[in-house]
Amino acid sequence: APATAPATAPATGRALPVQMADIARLAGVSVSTVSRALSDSALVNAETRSRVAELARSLNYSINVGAQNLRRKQNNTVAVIVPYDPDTGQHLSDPFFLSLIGSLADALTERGHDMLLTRVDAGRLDLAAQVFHTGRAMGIVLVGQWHHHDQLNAMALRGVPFVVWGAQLPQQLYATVGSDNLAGGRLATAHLLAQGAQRIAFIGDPGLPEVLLRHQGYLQAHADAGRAPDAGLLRALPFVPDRVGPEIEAMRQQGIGFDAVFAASDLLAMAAISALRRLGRAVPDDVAVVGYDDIALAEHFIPPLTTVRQPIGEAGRVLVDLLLAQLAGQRVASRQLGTQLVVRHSSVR
Amino acid sequence: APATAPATAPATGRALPVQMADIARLAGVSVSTVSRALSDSALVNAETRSRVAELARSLNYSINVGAQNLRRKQNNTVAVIVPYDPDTGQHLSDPFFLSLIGSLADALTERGHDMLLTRVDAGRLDLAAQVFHTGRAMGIVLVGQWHHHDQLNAMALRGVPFVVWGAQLPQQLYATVGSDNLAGGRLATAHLLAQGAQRIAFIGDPGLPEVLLRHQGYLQAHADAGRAPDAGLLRALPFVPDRVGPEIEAMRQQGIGFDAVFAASDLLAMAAISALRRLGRAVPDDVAVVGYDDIALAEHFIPPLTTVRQPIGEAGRVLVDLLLAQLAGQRVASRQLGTQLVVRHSSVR
DNA sequence: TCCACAGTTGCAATCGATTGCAACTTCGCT
DNA sequence: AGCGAAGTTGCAATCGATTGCAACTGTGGA
Repeated sequence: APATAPATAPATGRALPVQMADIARLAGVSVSTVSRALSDSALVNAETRSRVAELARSLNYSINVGAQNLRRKQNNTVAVIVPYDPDTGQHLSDPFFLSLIGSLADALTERGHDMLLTRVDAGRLDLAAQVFHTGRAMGIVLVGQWHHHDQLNAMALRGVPFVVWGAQLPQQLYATVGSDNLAGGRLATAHLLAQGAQRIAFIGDPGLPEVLLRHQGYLQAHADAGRAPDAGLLRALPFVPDRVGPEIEAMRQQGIGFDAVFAASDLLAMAAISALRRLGRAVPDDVAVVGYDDIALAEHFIPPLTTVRQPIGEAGRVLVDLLLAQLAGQRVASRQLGTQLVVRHSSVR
Repeated sequence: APATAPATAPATGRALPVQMADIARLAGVSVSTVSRALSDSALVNAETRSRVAELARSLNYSINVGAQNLRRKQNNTVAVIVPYDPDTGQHLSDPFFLSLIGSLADALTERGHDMLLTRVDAGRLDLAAQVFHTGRAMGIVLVGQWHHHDQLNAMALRGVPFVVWGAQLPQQLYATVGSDNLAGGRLATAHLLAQGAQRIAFIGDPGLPEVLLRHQGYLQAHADAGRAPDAGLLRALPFVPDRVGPEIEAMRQQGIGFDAVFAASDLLAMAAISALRRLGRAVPDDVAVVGYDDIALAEHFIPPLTTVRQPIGEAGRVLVDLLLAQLAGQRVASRQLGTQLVVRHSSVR
């Protein structure tokens, strides 16, 4: 063999990643030309371009996105961040949020973006910005604002591009997308009152902005009907089902009666129906129940669940569109999605 | 002002990203030293190190992960890929798969990895490898193997590190994690037979390896009891609920009677119960029903659903552990997770 | 006094791409 | 023959980090 080193690397181990330099060597051109050819630049001869393209294909070449991003100072990854409550539900399990993630995955895939799914401690929402500052994502979709309006405002001031699934609040420096929680709460409650309900229990934690608005809707509907609900009917529970049964049991022991339930999520509503059933109370005959979300299972539940629909598919698309618009430099306003009462059987006597 | 240009960049627009060079300038050291200081190298003087660290903190510096990965030829992102069937369910919505994604997100977060969520056409599973070849992920977790055993074997041969949630098949060159589908199908069916069921309908698509095994378990249980089920009781349906109602209707019109149902997923089981209810058949009194998965809602369903539990939380952890072991160079074997029949009310007369 | 050596630090190459600019070829036109 | 313009190509700098190696400082021992 001649003194020159072999041009191809020795077949050491497994698949050695092929890169532009390899193609360049084999095609007898420079790396610059390969780069241009693969990006369809008019600066390279048509014949050269197709030769390089052909070679790249036959070598099964794929570009190194990291290097490309570094040089271009770009990035087409969007981070979807789901806060977790360190106290209660450590795990990601609420069907509504999971569906929303699915919807975001679909919307992002459609637009050709990568989706980075991350979880952060809800008490440190500001940490969410890390994923942006470290350059892993171009922007952030935050699923749930929790109690930390202020931290989000701070992030917005620091120029982090993000949108939030949640409630629209006063003095808000960031864009949110959410259903019209006030209207939703009102619709659901008005419906129950129209069905003749006298005492409607409210299950959900009004410490969360979205739930607070739903509860305000609940109060408004009562006011509209010239009524004022008993304060004992408000049962503050987080979005996890396992405390619903005990809570309903507790109400019985406290002698707090009710003939209807408005739950802040379908999961809570289903847990409530299940608990009521166990206590021998029929739904809807003894207790009418309305949920919130309209998850896929709501219509297959028994009895089929009356609920306030949040348009999950649309939610993902709108969140992504808003984020992209913001990244394109536009000033974007918050959006409230239409809210709709889906009357099924759980509330109709 | 003197002729030297100002050291700090003009405050042009928003947050200009601070990088190592900035810290180096302000600290009066070289970039190398900053890099070493921030990675706690013993090569830098303790005083220098803390000075640099302090400066970095006060400037709110975060390292550029892309550049770091490029230089180190590393990456701590794991891609979770969910195939979609271009024919049926375009969207990501089955509660079991969504829960599995949640479980993976938790397991990966625990171990300090980023999670990239991607969808690919189930007909082109080999495209999943792109995310690896482009350097966006160090390895892949594939959720569902579909019909494409062969494509997966090809990927394994090409050295792509991945693990699959699914069934263990003969001649398999890649590692899978899944529940013991054969045993699960057998358990469920044996339970129904023990309850006195005479004709058990099977709902699910045996074209999918996992479902095929569950159906074989169903056949085995029959054989164990000295029976052979009518072929008309096998109803091949994909994992989407909307065709269940029509199918059950069709069975009635075809005069195919049954007194029990074994569905390949809880979602299908719930849809079946709901449809039966609509046709005036009581569950479990007229028809006993068993599902598969044990999703969170199964116990709150009415009647509470008897089902075969797949340990979702464990699934995420095991998938991640297997992938990491493989990345560490170990040869890893497939794992079957324990499967357990959870008897609730939907199957007990 | 001289030297070996440990402790710090910076220079410069490198990771795998992109891109401004200069250089070269070819061609047409005067 | 000479010149400019158009068409191709490569050189080298660059993105933001890491790291081998050389260089420098101060120390103690011979």
